[in-house]
Amino acid sequence: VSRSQITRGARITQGDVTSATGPAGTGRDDDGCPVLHVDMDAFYASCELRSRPDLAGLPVIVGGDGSRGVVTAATYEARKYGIHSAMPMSRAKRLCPNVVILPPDFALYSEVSAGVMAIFRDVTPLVEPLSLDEAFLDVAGAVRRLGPPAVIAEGIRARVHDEQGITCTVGVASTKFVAKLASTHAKPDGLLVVPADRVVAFLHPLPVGALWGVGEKTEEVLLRLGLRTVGDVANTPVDTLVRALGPAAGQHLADLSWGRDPRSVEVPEGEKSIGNEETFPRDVDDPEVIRRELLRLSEKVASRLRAQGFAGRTVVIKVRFADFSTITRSRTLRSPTDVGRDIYATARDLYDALGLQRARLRLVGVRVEGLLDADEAPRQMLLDEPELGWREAEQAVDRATARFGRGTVRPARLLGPGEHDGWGGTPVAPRPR
DNA sequence: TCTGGGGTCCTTCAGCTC
DNA sequence: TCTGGAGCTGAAGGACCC
Repeated sequence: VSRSQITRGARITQGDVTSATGPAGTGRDDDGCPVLHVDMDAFYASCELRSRPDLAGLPVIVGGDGSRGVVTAATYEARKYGIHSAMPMSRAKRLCPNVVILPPDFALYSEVSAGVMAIFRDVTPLVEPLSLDEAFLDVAGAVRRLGPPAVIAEGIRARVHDEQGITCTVGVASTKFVAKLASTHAKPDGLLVVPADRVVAFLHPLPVGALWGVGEKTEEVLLRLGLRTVGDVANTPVDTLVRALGPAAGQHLADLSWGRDPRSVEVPEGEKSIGNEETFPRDVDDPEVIRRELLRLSEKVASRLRAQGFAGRTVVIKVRFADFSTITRSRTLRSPTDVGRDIYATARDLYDALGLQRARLRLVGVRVEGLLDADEAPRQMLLDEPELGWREAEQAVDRATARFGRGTVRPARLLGPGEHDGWGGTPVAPRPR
């Protein structure tokens, strides 16, 4: 038993519901609780603090420091000032003028995440990642080998701490939904077991916003119906919920409010869409600038598709106006593509069809949906198509990028003012054959 | 106060075919 | 031949999550 297990084992009984009985796991209140929800504490900030121990104990936030940045992660010291994720950076700085701001380093977070997920997969193959910093685990098959779920959970917490240098919180329950609530309840650096026979007692006093799928809008609807707690929702006829929220959400909330969650932990099959979007530093009304941004995003999306071996059939553009209203437009292609030039042609057509004249935009995005394996994707062959086309040209760009870095080869339209080929010539776009 | 970026899922509606 | 309904698909938008 490592030191971290002993120190954190003391926290195992925190909360008024948990009954797991300590690091030795002698109690069996975790019977019938095979689902673990593991959530890293202030993940991005914790990753940064590994290499900046001098910042420990200080209010630290991670996020873009541009004029329109928002907080991506905040340490618990920063949260004491009222700072939370998704808050505009300007407001965070007003709340805590001394806050330390660090730019995000997603490569680092991905690396730490991979290490953490590897620990999970050591325990069970049934790991369902929700994001870089959290996952569900079904440990039913590991109990014989590793002990009861609460002991497994404590072991995971110890390993994450010892091997990755960050802390995490684990919720243990009979269903995914309750396990997730349990981890939220026990944060930070905690462990909470909600025994199967205490689920309703645990759930019903919580506010409706605790239910999965209840955000700002749904909460408003429920409050208008006079429903403030999960117990209120549970004691409302399903028909009423369905009328107010639609059949799927109404039934879903009714089930969750009684702790019914039939979803099992599932290893994800793969992504369903890949996209990129970008907020301009200042609103833009020049169609040429917007088309250039669509080109840049299309190239980026295509490069990601190829890197992951996907092609997609539906191209979606997203346009956000200066007043923050947002529209999307999409088109389904005859055959899937992973070629930036094709994605851009569709994105540009969709944008041009909007006929926006000089409307001020704050964001544009490009997304490709309907993904399938690029090798299995049917390709539309044209009679006059050359043997080697844009796909091969872009694959060559991928190879150059891998060797010399991002942006080494890119469409001439994306070159900045004053950039040229270094020999005094004009920029040259890839021109296969 | 002034709102990022990457996603998923659900609902509604229109158009098409049978 | 016309009409209405069912079922499917694509498009668009909204809500939600981290």
